[in-house]
Amino acid sequence: MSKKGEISLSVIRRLPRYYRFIGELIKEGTVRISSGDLSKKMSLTASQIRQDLNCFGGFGQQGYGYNLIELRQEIGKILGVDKGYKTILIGAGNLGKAIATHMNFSEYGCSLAAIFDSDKQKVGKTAAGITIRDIDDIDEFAEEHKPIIAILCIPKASAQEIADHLVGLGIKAFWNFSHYDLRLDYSDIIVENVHLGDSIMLLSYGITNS
Amino acid sequence: MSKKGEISLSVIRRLPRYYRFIGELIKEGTVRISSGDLSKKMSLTASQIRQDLNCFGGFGQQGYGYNLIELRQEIGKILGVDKGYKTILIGAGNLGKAIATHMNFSEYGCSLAAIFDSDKQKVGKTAAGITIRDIDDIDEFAEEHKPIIAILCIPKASAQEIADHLVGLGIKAFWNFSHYDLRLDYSDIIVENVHLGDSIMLLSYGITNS
DNA sequence: TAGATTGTTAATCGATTAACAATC
DNA sequence: TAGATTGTTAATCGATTAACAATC
Repeated sequence: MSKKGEISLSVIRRLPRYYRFIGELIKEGTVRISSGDLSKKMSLTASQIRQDLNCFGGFGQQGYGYNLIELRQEIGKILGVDKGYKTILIGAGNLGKAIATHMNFSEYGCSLAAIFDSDKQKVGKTAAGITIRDIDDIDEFAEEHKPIIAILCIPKASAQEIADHLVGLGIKAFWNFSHYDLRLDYSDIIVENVHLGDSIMLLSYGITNS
Repeated sequence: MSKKGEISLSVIRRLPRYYRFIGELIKEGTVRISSGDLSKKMSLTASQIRQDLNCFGGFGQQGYGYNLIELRQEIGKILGVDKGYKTILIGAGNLGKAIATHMNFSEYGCSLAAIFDSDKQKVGKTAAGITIRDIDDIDEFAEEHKPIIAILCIPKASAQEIADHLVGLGIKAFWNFSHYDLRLDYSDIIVENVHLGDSIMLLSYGITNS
């Protein structure tokens, strides 16, 4: 399970997309698919699909293709979608609240356990049916509940400091929406920086240079 | 400006990040930087930085490095951050409202001109100081104001249909948050699919496989 | 069995890194 | 001028694609 560096990041980043497409095919009632047909649906090459899936084992069958239910289960297992990792959200501003309500965490291997904010005005109110807690109570909460994922919806200025503190409390992974490139020196911490600004700029680039 | 296929997508996708880091350095009062120093800040190689920037022209000076103000201006121009492309947002749910309020559009080359929703309950209310309009009025609006970017914060089911309609109205670029891989056959349309679910799953993958 | 399609190896392509001559 | 650092070419590395033997 943990032979390091074996599977390239490029492959890993494609897994959720496979998982999505396969899920949709199942919903449509499809039972099996060949790499060729899937490649057309996903705008990939059949070769790449076979290569990617074979990183994790031989999920297909010659002459038949891939059984979708089975394949979804396998990819789901690899992604850990059934783990329900305890997750906390820091920062109950517009974006934080939207993430809390909009995301169906259980689909993605997570479970939203608490929301924190430093603004005393917000503390006690709810978002996504969860009471917003005072950030000052986070140590106590962490000790009791041992969350391992933190979603950061906080300003750039405080991101690194809070992240460092959270690592001390046992957080193992960050989903970072702060306008800051979170870099943690602790080598075993997982960081996914989401830069929405970078993303929308690509549109303006595309229009400008076309 | 439009010699097609010249600059690789990998380079383009790094541009906003350069732009961000350079902006921060300027804020800190830094005047110039060498590719070597910038590479340390950004966790890249100096070689890559020089290669990337040289795709667009010689912005540096031997023996000196890069003038940050100048470099920021050049990259900004390439990204089109000063264009203020007229943008509409479709879907005033949690996420749509958060995007509207949270994003500083003018920083990213866009200007949020209108918000639409199909829910008559929402029509007339405001988000980010902008009145939510009835989606049925979109043709009229488009004819008058000619927006060219659309942000889709709508359910998967209606995404493709609405996108097709919007292309008919002159939309040239989509920032798509719907749980759907928008594929447009019109070759000159720009699409940036943002799959937050895919992103958070990478955390659960990382924890599971470490 | 014959046909289909995988798993896997080999070939190609592109992106990153290294090296260094040009030059400020 | 000497030192620093770019712009750019060449070398390396990794990822994608093609090909085909294995096999259901």
